[in-house]
Amino acid sequence: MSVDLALQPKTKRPAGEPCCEPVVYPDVEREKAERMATVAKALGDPIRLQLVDVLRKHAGQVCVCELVPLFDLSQPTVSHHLKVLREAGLVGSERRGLWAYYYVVPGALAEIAVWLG
Amino acid sequence: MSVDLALQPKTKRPAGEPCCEPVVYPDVEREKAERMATVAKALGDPIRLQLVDVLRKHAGQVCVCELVPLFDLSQPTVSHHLKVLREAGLVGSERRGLWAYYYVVPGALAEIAVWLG
DNA sequence: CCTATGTATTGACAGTCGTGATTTCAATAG
DNA sequence: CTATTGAAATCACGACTGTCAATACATAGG
Repeated sequence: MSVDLALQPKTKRPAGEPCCEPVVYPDVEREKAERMATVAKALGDPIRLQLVDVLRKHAGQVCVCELVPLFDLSQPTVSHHLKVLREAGLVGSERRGLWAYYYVVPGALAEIAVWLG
Repeated sequence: MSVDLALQPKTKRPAGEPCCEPVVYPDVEREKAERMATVAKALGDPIRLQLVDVLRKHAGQVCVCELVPLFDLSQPTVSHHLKVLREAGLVGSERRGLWAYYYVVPGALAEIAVWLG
């Protein structure tokens, strides 16, 4: 796995001088990076990623009691993962009687999807 | 923030019976979910996400000594983040003399990008 | 009211993560 | 060779994560 490198030949620096010219770095990226990292972090668990996958395919149609048996995890653990997704802004929930229905927040994945693509 | 829900009316289950019909779940998703979660997890830190961003824009052109001053972090910490990215398969490195040049592995982001998009 | 059911929260625990100080390795210049 | 520089590894430590058991909360039925 090789990539074409356009390498400037470099020599040992003369002791005391900075190693290299600092790459210009747009500070405006920071907030965006933090937002996207929050989303990525929430997706950084296979369970949560599968939860999002299921919710995207069955938005508002599956209650938590249907999600639990999919993962061989306890109900509190699934509830915890849903909470993590909710706090990251990826999902929302509606309650209908005893049951809670989750859905992926529209557009929540858009920014990072664009950046990745 | 509301989503159109197609809810089947549900009634309290008759005690002893399973809550709901289990949603069919393709087991083939599991490995894919784990691969994508690994990538997402590696991107789940603002520093690493920005590292990837810089490397995508300057592949093979920036040495580690140029990356360090961008983040107000110690050199070992930046090196650590690069190692995390390397172990997740997101980046590779080439060494030219004293300097190490990193690049984003082509295609490493493709799978999750497609899934997100 | 009381009871049962679905969901959320709390407490506890082992494991992992992000960071820096220090050390070690690698490679160049003299 | 020695000295110096860039990069990686090691060690340590506080903070956070994923999990479950137990508990609490919310709602519906009787």
